[in-house]
Amino acid sequence: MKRKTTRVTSYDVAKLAGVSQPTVSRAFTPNASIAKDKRDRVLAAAKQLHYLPNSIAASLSSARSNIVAVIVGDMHNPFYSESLQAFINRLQATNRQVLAFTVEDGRDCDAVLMQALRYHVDGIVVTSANLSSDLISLSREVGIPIALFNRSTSDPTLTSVRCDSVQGGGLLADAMFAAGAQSYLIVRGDPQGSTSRLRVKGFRDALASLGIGDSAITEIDGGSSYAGSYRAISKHFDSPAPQFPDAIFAVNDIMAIGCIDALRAKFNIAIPGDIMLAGFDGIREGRLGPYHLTTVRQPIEDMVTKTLDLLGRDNQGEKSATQVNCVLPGIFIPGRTVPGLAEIAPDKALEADIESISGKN
Amino acid sequence: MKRKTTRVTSYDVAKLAGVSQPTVSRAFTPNASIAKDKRDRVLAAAKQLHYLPNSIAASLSSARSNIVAVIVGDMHNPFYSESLQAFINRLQATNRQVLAFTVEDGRDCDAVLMQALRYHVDGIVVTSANLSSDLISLSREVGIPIALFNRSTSDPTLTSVRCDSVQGGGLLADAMFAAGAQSYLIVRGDPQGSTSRLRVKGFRDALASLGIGDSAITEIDGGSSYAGSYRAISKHFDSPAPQFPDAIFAVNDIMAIGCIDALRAKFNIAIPGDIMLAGFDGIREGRLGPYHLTTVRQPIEDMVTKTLDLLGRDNQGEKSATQVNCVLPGIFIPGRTVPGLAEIAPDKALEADIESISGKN
DNA sequence: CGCTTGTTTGAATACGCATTCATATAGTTC
DNA sequence: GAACTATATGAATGCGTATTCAAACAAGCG
Repeated sequence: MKRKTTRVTSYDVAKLAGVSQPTVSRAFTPNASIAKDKRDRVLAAAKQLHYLPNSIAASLSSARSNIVAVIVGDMHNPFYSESLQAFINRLQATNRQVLAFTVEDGRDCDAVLMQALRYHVDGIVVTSANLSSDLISLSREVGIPIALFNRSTSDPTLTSVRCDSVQGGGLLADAMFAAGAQSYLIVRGDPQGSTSRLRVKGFRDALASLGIGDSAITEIDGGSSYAGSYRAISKHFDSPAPQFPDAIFAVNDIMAIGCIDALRAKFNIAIPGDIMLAGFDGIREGRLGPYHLTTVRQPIEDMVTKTLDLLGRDNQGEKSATQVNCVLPGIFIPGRTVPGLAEIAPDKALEADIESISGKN
Repeated sequence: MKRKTTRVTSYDVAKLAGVSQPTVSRAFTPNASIAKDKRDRVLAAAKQLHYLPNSIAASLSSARSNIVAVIVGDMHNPFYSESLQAFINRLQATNRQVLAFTVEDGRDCDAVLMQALRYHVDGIVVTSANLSSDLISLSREVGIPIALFNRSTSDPTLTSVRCDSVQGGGLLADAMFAAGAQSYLIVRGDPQGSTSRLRVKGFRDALASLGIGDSAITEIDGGSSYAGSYRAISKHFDSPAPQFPDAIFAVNDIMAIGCIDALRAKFNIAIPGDIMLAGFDGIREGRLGPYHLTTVRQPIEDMVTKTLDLLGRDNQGEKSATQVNCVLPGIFIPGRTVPGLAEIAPDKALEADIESISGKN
């Protein structure tokens, strides 16, 4: 006696309900051709036997798993855990499951991607990770669509969805210029990634068209993390004759927070009194009282919707050449790190901030 | 011609390698009985054909899916996204996958649990969610083990792993008493949950044995969220003659952060100058410069290890009555929200904090 | 009433691998 | 060299469902 728990199968239900196995299958399939009374009879029998359709078997048989793989890179950045959460919520609502993977920074995600392919998932979402062209062609070969999330792609045939970094960077440059900034310090992120590069480009382009010359702009490397930008800021202001800018642009919020903590703790610099500052992403942490960042929010919900849309479309068998590079505009979020932006109805704004940090009551 | 991508199966590989299909299967199974030269031949053929073993089929055939379902409740609390990340990392390292689910606060997770059962996952981890006894017995019936993470259980036959809330609460009471606090305000969490209740109990018990009477302790309801505790603090100090405590204990870090933001923004109260404060959990956000909470860290890594251990053990067929309620001690983390605790080697401590917030380069 | 159209149903089969089981081969021992 | 034991291999089968396909049946129509 190996296992006392012999699984209840559709055959058992069929026997009890006095129908055939395919009829049981149809009873659980919406829009299937089955008489109402039979369906009721089957469902009753299923309930009586505690029958649970085996999704694994269904996947094998139907070649659709209803599983989407989501590969997340830097889980230390709340932007990615917020994104993962959004994917889970959205897919759950449509009766699909999420197979979640993480990839250590820097390491490419080939091994993990391979795992996903083996499960014959319906699609793969890759956020913040590098994938080799070998894997891309392999995924094409086996017919599993891939979509990049918040990643522009070196391979333009790959479907991708991202926020408009150039436009977003421009919004922040405009805001800080309008607040009177004449000299700028840019804290860059991952030099490999397109995201940081494009945000900086948008920022600088906007400044250029406002008449700010390159000599008024300094760039330092912030490593795209809290710790990296904390150290970068420390090093910059510890140097013998540091450039002392009017404004700092950190290419993402978690870095902006690192900058603020360093400026306050080590140099006693007030934000925005001494230096104004802006981030990018719109993570919840950025709304916390001591920070309250001026930033550009990525429209995560819309990006998730669009991503799943494109993945699904690819599945429909419409020419697999339907790859699309979708770019959504960022949303300017005024905060107290740039003077003059958060003066309107502070109470109202505060309430909204509190709610955005945590919806729970 | 439906799909031009006919899948490559183990039979194709077998034919090319000049062996039988079971031999291909064995070539991909560690410790299988197969000659080295055959295995090499098979692997070569597999590579040539871009063969990917179909994990779905393997699951069906072997009745082991190598998938563990992780159900996460309140993803707004970073503790849970950190936990999810830990589970993903740990399982990935052992070649298992994570099927991730979320459950809206308050709603029970029966529907989601059902989904997991259908996939015949190897086990289910439930963090922060309520499950009905019906589902518990159903899971027993189909032989899929469930483990509760950071949840003590009303049903003592359920496997559970959690941090010692009573001990942890006691540590914090000791620390604040030692720092001179004579009157206390406790900001409670979810009244349904055992976690909040036990932390408060540990805190109060310790105070009692230190000679602090009930009259020196006030409790208010913080709703277990940032917004909830922000509002609770606001309401408390806005009342006509508020108790003005020496110390505040918020039952988790995200609530402690909410308290701090409210105290500073609305009442201009300094931490720890006017009031000292402590949280619980040890989330990364709590280490940020403006907060730097004194707290008790839950040993997430150890808890994850233990949880998976128990899930696996249950799988081994050892008496299914092997349920265990594992309680691990919390780790006291001194921070600047209690006076006198963070004075030693501030630079060293700061560096450690920075790294703990983000491990990236 | 004979015919067509449309809806239900069940028998048979495919999905792709892991696992038994029996057989064949190599390796040991006396 | 006979009698074993250990290891390798392939034929056959099972996992539990979805999906053909053809048969049965009801309904609509001239």
